[in-house]
Amino acid sequence: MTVTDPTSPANFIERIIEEDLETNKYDGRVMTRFPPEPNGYLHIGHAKSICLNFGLAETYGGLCNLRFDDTNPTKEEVEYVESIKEDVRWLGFNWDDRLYYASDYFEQLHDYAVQLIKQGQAYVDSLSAEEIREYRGTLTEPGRKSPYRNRSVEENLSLFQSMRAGEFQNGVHVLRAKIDMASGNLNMRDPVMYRILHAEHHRTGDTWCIYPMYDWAHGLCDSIEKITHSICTLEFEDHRPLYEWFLKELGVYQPQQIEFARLNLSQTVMSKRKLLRLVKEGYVNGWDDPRMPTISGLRRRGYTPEAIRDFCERIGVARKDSMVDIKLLEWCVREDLNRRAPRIMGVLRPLRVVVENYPDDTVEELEAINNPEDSTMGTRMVPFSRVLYIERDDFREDPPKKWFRLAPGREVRLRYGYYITCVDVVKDEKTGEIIELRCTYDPATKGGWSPDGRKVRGTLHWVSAEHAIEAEVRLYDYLFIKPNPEEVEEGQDFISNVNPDSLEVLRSCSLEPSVGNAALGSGYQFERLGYFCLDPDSTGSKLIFNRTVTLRDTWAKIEKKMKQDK
RNA sequence: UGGGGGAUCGUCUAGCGGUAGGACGCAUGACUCUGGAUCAUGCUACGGGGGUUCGAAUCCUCCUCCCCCAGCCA
Repeated sequence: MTVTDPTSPANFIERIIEEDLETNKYDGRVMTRFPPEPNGYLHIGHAKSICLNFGLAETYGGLCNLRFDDTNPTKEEVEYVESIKEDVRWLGFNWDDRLYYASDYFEQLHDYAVQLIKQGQAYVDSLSAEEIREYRGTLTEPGRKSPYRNRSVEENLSLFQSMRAGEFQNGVHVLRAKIDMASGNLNMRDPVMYRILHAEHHRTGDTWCIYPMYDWAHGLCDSIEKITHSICTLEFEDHRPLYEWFLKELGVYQPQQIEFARLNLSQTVMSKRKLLRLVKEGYVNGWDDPRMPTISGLRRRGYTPEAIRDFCERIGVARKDSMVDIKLLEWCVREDLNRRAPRIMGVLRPLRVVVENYPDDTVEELEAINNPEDSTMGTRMVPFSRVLYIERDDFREDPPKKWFRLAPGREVRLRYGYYITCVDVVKDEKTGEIIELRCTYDPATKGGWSPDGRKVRGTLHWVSAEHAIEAEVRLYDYLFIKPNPEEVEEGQDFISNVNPDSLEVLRSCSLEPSVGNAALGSGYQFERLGYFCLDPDSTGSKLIFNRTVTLRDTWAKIEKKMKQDK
C-alpha cells in the first residue's frame, strides 16, 4: 500500500493492453494512432492524447501512426497539417514513415461502401437534411424509416455510382447504413456514410465529390492500419457500437475503441470553436499568442516539450470528467526550467541608484553563477559601476513589517555585488515620484560577502545602467478571471470572463549585457522574477521577452496575508 | 420519462475483499547571496441508504447528482 509497484499499469488503458498482451489478442502487437482533423491548431488537450498514444506504443514496444482525419474538405487546410506535424514533432514524438491521411483510403472506403450496399446494408437516401433530422426521431421517441430505405441493391448501386460521378448537387442524396431506426442510440438510426460535397480537397483535389463521414471512415482507417487500440475521448462512447457494427458486417480486422476523459484546464478554454473566437474577436493576437493553451502558444510562451510531457504524465488518464488546476502545468515548467535555464539579472521596472562613494570612472566585472542547480553551466561576468538600476518593487520609502529589501537607511546585498545602504531618496518636485536613490557601498563586501559576517536579509538583482540592454518584456496572466470560464451569469458566455489584464507590456526593461546573444525560444531565469524567453517579434535592435511563469513568490504571499489580517 | 458513461482530500489520481496512498495546491517551520531551489511537518476525501462478509472505496441493491448523444462536423 505504501510502495507503488513500478511495473504496474499506470491507468486503465495500460491495464487493458497488458491483458491483451497476455491473452495474445493481437499477436502481441500494440499499434495506436493520433488522428487529428486538420481544421485548427493543436492544444494542450491534444498533447494529452499525443502523449498517451505515442507513449503507449513506446512502453509496449509498439508503434503509433500520425493520421490526418481529413474527411471534410470544407473545413480542412494544408496550413493546419503543417502546424500539426510541427507540434507533434516539437513535443518529441516520431511517426517515422507512418504519416497517413484518411483521404489515402478514399478508394478503399468507397469499395467497402459498395460491398455494404451489395449486402443490402446500405442505401441511398433522397430525403433532405431537414427530413432526415425529422425522421431520426428524438431522444425519447424512435425514428421512422425513410421511404427510400427499400430501394433495390441495383438501384442503390447505380445511384451511388452517379453520386460519385458528380451527377447530383450537394445534399440531394446521401448513402446511409441500414441499421435500426428505433435504436435508443441515435448513432445507430441509419447513420449517414457519405454526403455529396462539391469541394476541393487539400490532398485529393477534385477527384471526389462524395466524402465519407467520421463514423464510416474512422473505424475503417483503424482497421486498414491494423490499429490494436483506438483511443478517443468520452463523447465517442456512443459511437462504439457503430464502429464495431461497420467492421463486423464488413468482416474486416477489428481494433478496439477505448475512450478516456479529455483534458480540461482551469483558467482557460479548450474547444477549437472557442479558441477560434478568441482569435477572431481579437482577445488574443493569433493562435500562437502566449496566453493561448495551444501548443504553439505554449511554445512561444516558453514552455518546454519536457514540461508538457511531464504534465501529461502527472494528470493521469481516467474516464471521469475533470478539470486540472493550471497550477500543476506551471509547476511542471518551473520544475524543468529550474534545472536547465541559465540565470541572468534583469530589471523590469528600473529605479536609478547612484552609489555615491563608488568611483565614476570604474567598471568592475563580477563573477556570477549561471545555474546554482547545475555547476557545469559555469559562471559569467557582469559589470558593476556607479550608476545602477534596481527593481522599483525592491524599494519602499515606508517599509512594512518583514520587509527585507531596500528602504531609507537600510542595507541590502546586490547579488554577486556589494552591500549598499540607502542614504537619500530623490523625488520629482512636482509629482513626488521617486526618481533616484542615493546609496553608499561597503568596499569590503565585494562579491556579496562581508568580512565581519553581519547579516543582510535582502538580496536584490540589479544591472549597471551604462551596460544594460534595453528590452521589452511581456507579462502574461490567466486569460480568464475564473477557474472555470464557463461559469457565467444567465445570458452571458465565456467571453464575459476574459481577463482584461492578461497582458502587460513593459517597454523599458534593463537586462544584463550577457543576454545580447539570446537564442529564440530558449528560456532564462531572470533572478527573483521568473522564467522568460525571447519572443520571435524581436528584431536585431529590439529584444522582446515573454514571461513564461513567475517564480514562487513568498513575499507576495506574506504581503497578501498581512493585508487580509488587517 | 430513450441510450451511453461517471462519482475517492481544494484539484488530479492510486486502490481491484484486509489500516485509503501519491502529486499539485494550501499552511507552518528549517535552510539559503534568488523571500528562488531544497528539506521537514501538517491538511475535515471514499455521493447517500440498505445488504453480503470476520472484514467493503472495492461485491449486490435501491437512490441522488453530474457528463455525453437528436450534424449531410469530428
